[in-house]
Amino acid sequence: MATRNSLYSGRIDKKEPSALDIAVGRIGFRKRFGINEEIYGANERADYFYKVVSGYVRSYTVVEDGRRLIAAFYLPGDIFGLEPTERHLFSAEAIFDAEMLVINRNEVMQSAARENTLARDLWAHVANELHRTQSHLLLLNKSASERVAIFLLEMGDRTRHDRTRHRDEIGLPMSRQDIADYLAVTSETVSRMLTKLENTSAIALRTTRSIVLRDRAGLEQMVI
Amino acid sequence: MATRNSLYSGRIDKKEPSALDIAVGRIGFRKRFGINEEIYGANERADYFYKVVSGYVRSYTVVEDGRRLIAAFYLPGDIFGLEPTERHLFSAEAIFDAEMLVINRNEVMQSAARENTLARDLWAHVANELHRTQSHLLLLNKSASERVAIFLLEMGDRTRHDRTRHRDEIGLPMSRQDIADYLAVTSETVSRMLTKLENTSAIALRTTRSIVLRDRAGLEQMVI
DNA sequence: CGACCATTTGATATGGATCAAGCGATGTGG
DNA sequence: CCACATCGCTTGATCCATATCAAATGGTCG
Repeated sequence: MATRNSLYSGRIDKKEPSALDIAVGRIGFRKRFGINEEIYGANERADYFYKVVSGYVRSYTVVEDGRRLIAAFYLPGDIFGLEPTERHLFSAEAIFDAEMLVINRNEVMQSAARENTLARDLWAHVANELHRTQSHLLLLNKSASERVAIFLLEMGDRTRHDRTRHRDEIGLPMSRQDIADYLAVTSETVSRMLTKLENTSAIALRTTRSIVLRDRAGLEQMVI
Repeated sequence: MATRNSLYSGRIDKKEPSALDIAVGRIGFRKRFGINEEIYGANERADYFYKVVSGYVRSYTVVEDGRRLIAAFYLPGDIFGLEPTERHLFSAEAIFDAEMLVINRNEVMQSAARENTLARDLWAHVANELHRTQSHLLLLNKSASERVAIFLLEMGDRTRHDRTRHRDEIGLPMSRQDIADYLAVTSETVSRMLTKLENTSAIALRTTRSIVLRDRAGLEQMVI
């Protein structure tokens, strides 16, 4: 009953490289993608999956009426596109110039048949994706200001490790429109909610792409 | 690019029982649940999972502000609660008196370590849950009337096999409020959209719990 | 039959979308 | 190095879909 699944941090504390990380490092080869370049398209065969070396990725689908829904952002270190289905459900693009490790799925699956820890890691990865998607579902049940607050906290958590100095300053690699399509609101609404949060001193907008969480507790309060 | 993931049928055509079905039949024991009885709660250890023998199940979470989000309905034959995570994320209740097969997860996992087809089935099951959840995400990006239409088509598909006579008459086991919490709208809105669909002759409301899809093509049109 | 709860229908309120204009940052060519 | 064009972001005004509040109707079970 005491539901505790409101926020998705997206980062499982990893002390040491997992069997999946090792397999990916062994099997994968590097490939660069330019800004807005497609990594794979929806409905393509999911023969390969990816690990972000540098840059950022958005996974999305364009609905029939033209609207776009971003299902996830992937940050350096994240693995994505590892679908248990035959084909990719979503498309993926580089948000900026980015570098990926490209991994052949079958190779990994064959290794997993022999290596139990790897099989367990694959299972855990899908579990994680499922968890992420379920959190996204909960997000879409909230008001616009809550969605923005949740998004900021999520990004803060996921980028915490590469911030040594100011732990509450987060760099947003994506545009307002990207954020809007992730939160299923308009970019105008994202803007308004950000200024509203700034007016209540919950955050500070250093530049458009750099935001300081001034009152993390207050933000967490509003998403409960 | 040609995104084809708008609708989720929830039913993989199964010619013969899968390895998972067989394992479940071997390991599981039967248990009855009364109306609205909790099968498991969010945050409980996910040591067991379930297969619906008869009756219907809702999987849901209650958000902090009291609203409820139903993540899925499970029908006879469906397996649910097989989380790759340590603990259940959602709660599950019987919608009516229902009978379940209760399966010990570890037992199945151990079998899967020896039996490749079973391991593949487990993987496929999680894939299916992920797919279902992603479809639900897309659903929440639509207008209220589209959501209702999608829901009706989905229920029509999922119950097709146990309708011999009128293939377009569907029995809804759940209340309007349940439907509303699944579609993330109010029950009033569900009512209104149903009467709207009836007025346009897309459906007929035989009774509140029995709906006839009179113009399936028209419904599919409006959800594209 | 009567009580109770679910459902439908109606009236009003409101959060966010839409339409539109201003502003700011970034880059380009003179 | 500056004028200017461009694109993304913010702010403002209005509109609309759905929520909310409220009442009427219907269905179910004692």
